Amino acid sequence: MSDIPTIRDVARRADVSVATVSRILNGLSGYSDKTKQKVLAAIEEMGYRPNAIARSLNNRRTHTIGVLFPALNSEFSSALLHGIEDYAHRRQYSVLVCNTDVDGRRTMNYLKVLREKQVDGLIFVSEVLTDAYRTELAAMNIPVVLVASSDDDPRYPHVKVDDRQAAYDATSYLIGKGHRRIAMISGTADDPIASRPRIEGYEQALLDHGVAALPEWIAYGDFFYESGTLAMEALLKRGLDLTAVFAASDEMAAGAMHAAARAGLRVPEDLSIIGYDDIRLAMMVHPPLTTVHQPLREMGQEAAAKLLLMAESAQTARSLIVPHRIMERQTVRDINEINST
Amino acid sequence: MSDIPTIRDVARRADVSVATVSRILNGLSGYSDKTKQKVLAAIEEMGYRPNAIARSLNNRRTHTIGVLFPALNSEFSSALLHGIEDYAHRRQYSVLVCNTDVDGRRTMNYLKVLREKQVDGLIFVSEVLTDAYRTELAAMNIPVVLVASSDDDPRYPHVKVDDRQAAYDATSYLIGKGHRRIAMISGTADDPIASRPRIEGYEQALLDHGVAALPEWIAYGDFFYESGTLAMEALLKRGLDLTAVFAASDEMAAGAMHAAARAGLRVPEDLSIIGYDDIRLAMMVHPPLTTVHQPLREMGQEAAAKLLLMAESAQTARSLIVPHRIMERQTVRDINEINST
DNA sequence: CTGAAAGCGCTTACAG
DNA sequence: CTGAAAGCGCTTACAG
Repeated sequence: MSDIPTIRDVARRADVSVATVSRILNGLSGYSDKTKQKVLAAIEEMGYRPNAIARSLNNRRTHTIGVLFPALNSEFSSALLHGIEDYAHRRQYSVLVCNTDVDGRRTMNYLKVLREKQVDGLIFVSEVLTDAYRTELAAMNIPVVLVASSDDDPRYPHVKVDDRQAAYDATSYLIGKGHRRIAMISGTADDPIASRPRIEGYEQALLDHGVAALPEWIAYGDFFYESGTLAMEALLKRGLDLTAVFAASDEMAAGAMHAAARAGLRVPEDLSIIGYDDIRLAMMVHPPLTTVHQPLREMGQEAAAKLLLMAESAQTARSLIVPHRIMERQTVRDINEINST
Repeated sequence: MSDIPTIRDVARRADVSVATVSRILNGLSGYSDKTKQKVLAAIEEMGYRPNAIARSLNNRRTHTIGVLFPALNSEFSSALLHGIEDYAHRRQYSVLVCNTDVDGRRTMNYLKVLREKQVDGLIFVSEVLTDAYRTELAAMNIPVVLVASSDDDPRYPHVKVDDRQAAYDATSYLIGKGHRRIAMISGTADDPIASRPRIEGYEQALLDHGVAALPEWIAYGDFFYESGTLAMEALLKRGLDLTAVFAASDEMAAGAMHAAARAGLRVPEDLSIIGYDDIRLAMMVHPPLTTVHQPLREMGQEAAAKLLLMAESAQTARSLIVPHRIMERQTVRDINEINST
C-alpha cells in the first residue's frame, strides 16, 4: 500500500497493458478515447507519476544539462545561472550545477560525474578548455556551449561579448570625457579570455588616441573586490597622477572606489572609474558605477537555447557575440567641460 | 566502434561475466586479484564508464538532490547554494537547482519534476510550505530540509538563525550606541519567517529599553535594493527625526543608504544604518555596512549534511539554530560619545 | 571465486 | 485500437 505505484499497477487497475498506458502517457496515438479516460482515471486515483530514470534508460535522454562555474558565489555566475535555468525550465530541462572552484581536478571530476549521469549537454562558464577536458568531452560525445569564454574547435560554440571591443569602448569613453591619464585594473594576468583581450582593447584605444600605453599603468587583480582595492593602492603608490581607471570587473571597480576613498580621493571629482559586467552591485555602490554592460541573463538564455538546439537536432549551433554597451552612471567625470570653462 | 561501451562489452573483453565486472566496479568481494586486473585493464582500454541511470534504476538512489530557491540571482541564495553544493560534492552527490520565482505554481511544477527524476532529497530555501506542497512532499516520501525557513512538522527540520533574537540584537546594538529614534525597514509584510519575527524582535528591543514601538516607524519593502530606497524615502517623508534604521536585508540597507545620501544625509554622521544577512555586498558598499551576520555558507553545508544523513540513514535530523552575530563596520555612529562630550 | 538469470520501470517495434 | 515481449544497462540474490 505504501509502495509507489508503477506503470504496471496503473495498467492492472485500468485493465489494459503497460504499452497502452505508456502510449497515453506520451501522447502517442493508438487507443480509444474510452481507454484513455479509464487510464487517466487510474493514474489520478493512484497518484501515479512516471519514473524519469526508467524512461531515460530507454530514451538515452535525461532532460538534464550540466553547468560548470569557476565560482558560484559571484553575481556574475548567478546572473548567468538565472538565465540558463530560466530557459531550461521553459523547455522542461533540469540543470545540475557544478562549482569547479578554479581547479582543474574538480572540473575533470565533474565531467566524469556528468558523463555517468548521462546529461544531455554541458555549459562551461568562464572556463578555458584544456586538452584533458577536450579528451573527456570527446568521449562524452554530447553538445557543449561556452559562455564568457571561447574555443577554436567549432564543435564548441560560445556566447560572449567582444571583450576586446568592449574594453576599447570603455577606454574610449573615458578618453571622450577628456581623460588621458588612464590606468587599468586587469584580471588575472594569464587569463586568455577575460584579461588579454581587455588589456589589448584598452591599449589600442589609448594608442588610437595618441596616448602611450605603458605597462606600469596596469595593475593586476583576480576579478574580486579585495584585489581591486589592492590594485588601486598599488596604482596610487606609483604616483602616476591618473584621472581615470578602467577596471575589468565591477567588483574590482568597487574595490578601487574603496581604496580611492581611503586615499582621500573623491569619485568622480578626483578620480573617474569605469567597471565591467554591470552586475547588480554596480548600481548599488555609491555613487552608482558607470560600467560596461554585459547582458548576463540573456547570455545564459542564449547559451541554453543553443545547447538544447544541439541536443535535440544534432546540428551544431553558431557562436554568438552579444552586444555590450556603456552603462552611464555617476563615476565618470567629464573633464572636457572643466577645461573649456 | 563509436558506440559507448557497456558493462557487457567490458565483460566480454575481460572474458568474465557482467556480475563480476559489477562486483569489481562496486568494490564488493568475490573475485581473484587476477580477475580484477584483467577487468580493470579492459575498463581502461575501452574508456568504460558505468551508466548512473541504469544503476539508479536498481538502487532507487540517484545521488542527486534538489534545491528550490525563490530567487537565484541574489547573493543570499548563491552563498547558500555554494555551501550546499560544496558539501554535496564532497559526499558525491549532485545538485539540481530550481528557481521557483516566488511563485507557487512553479514550485509545484518543480516538485513534480523532482519526484519523477527521483531525487534523494530536497532543500527548500526561504520558502514556507503550503498544504499543496505538503501533500506532494508526503507522496514523494523523501527527506526535506528547510533553510532560512521553518515548519511545525518534525519531518521537515530547518537550519536558520533565530530571526527574532537577531533583530532584537540588532536593535539593541543601536540602542547601546545611544539611539532611540530607530526606524525599521521590513521585508514583505506577510512573510512569517523573514518579516514577522524580525519586526517582533525590533519592537521588543525598543520596549525593553523604554522606547515606544509605533507602526509608523516601520516601512515595508521586499528585501531587494530598490525597495530599500523607496522605504527610506517613505520614512524620511514622515518627518520622524530618526537617527537610525534597522533594515531586514543588506540590499534594503544599501538602498536606504542611497536614499539617505540623496536626501543629503551622511551615513553614519547624520543617520546610522544596520543591515541583515552580511552578504558580500555589505562590505562592498561605502561606508562598509554594519550588519547582522548569518553564516550562509555554513547554513547551506549544514542543511546538506542533514539531508544526506536523513537520506542515508532514514532517521530524521534535528533542526539547527545557527549563531548570528553583529558584524561591526562603519555605518553606525555611537551617539553616546557625542552626548557626553 | 564465478556466472546465469531475474528484475529495476519504462519504451518500442512487431503482430494482430 | 491493443498486447506480448524484448531491451535499455545495470545490480543482486542464488547456485555452484
